[in-house]
Amino acid sequence: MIYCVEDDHSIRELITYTLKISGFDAKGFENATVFFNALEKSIPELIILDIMLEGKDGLQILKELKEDNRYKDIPVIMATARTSEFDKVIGLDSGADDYLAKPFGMMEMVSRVKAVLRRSGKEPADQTIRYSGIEIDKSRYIVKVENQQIDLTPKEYDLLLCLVENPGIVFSREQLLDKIWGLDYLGESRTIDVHINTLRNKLGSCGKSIVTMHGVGYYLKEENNG
Amino acid sequence: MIYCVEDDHSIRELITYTLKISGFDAKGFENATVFFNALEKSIPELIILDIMLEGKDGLQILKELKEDNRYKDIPVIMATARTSEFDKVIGLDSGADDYLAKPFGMMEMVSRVKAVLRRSGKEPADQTIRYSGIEIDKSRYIVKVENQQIDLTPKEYDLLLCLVENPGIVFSREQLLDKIWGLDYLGESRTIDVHINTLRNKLGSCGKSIVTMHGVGYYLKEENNG
DNA sequence: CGTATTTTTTACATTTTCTTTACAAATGTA
DNA sequence: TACATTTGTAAAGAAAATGTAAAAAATACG
Repeated sequence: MIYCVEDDHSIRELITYTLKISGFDAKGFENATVFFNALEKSIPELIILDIMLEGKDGLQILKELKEDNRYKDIPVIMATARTSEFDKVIGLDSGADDYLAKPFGMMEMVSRVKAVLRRSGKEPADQTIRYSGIEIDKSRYIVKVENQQIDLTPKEYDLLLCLVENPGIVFSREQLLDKIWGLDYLGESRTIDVHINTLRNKLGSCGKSIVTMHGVGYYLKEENNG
Repeated sequence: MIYCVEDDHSIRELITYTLKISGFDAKGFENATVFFNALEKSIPELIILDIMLEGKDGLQILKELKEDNRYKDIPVIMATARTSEFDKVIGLDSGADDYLAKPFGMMEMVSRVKAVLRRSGKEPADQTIRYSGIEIDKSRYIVKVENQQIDLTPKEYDLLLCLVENPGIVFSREQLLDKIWGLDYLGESRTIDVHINTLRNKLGSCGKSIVTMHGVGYYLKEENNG
């Protein structure tokens, strides 16, 4: 979803229409108030901000976005007329990810949107999950236990990831088979036990974080302070 | 789990006690050092930070939290006396999610906590059933009696769940066998009595909520205030 | 194609849970 | 009260679930 803040009705419609044509979800907002209301409810992937707005202007909105932890990571493209104002805006690094100088063509806009999304998607916020001594870097498939890297086989990795991503939640053997082996798998559920066993061994001191719920399945202990 | 950093012992106890009563897990910390140690081990869902602390103060802690990728997404509620300091803190957007002005009521605190959790989308789909002192978290298979966790075996768990999900409804031994053991089970119905007995013992003070209807079966007493 | 690695199965030891049993205690009834 | 019936309870044996090592099968890789 892309949000577009632009007070001119026809430009706003043109932008959202073009974005939708290009395969994006898009929503337009006339002013800062309705925009922030929408933001409360749902976070977009990108924001296109006109600088000249009645009431709160685009730069002010940008500032507030960057000061809010919930919003500061949303990419923003600023749009304004190609005037001295535009040069000034580009000069001060306001935290926007790209700029569009009016009048801009729709093709240019779409390619800038794609570029920004590509860029911001390429360097994703740390894909690392940590849980009581266990650390999983999802983008590198690296698992560390108390800062010591350990080698896991794919199945072991998937199993551990499932448990670490849902600490405290108990998974039955059938659930784990469905989730990791796939719904069509027809093997013994005792396979899980074997993998759990090797995982516990490889996790060393954190091995006891994987807890058996007798008669039900396995889960990751919520805390292991003693 | 909610962490609370507050150097005043009685306030800390009051806050954690109230949170526990309200169905949250809570832990209190006297100072930044012990707090950060705990944080290393396990990430809470929310942090309540007093601003005035001996040693490292709350604002400093908040700053460090927001600078650390592991912690920056944990919602924080700041608490302090309603003084000029408080106004100043609110004035500068320090990245906290909400504020509590001392002296604050416990009801206000709980509702702010709930609001922040709701906003940050961290409120878990609650699979928890509560009934007069008994609390069953179905996704975690955790049973608590007056906020104290107890260990149940699968049959005991199933039995208790059946009673708690249908308070006041009387189940005959045959009904319970059919429901929990399965229609094909051919054992003695006295088995039920034995499990009911161990359940009553494990439930402690709530044990008497399981009532025998002589000649019929068992049921869970509708609200036992007293 | 052969080798190394991973996954699955198997078998047995161990642990935990469940059921039965026997007797004590409580309840209902005439 | 006396009697029959039902329920409470502890303990022992039976059954089921899990832990674990090792062999067999499947898969990946050069």
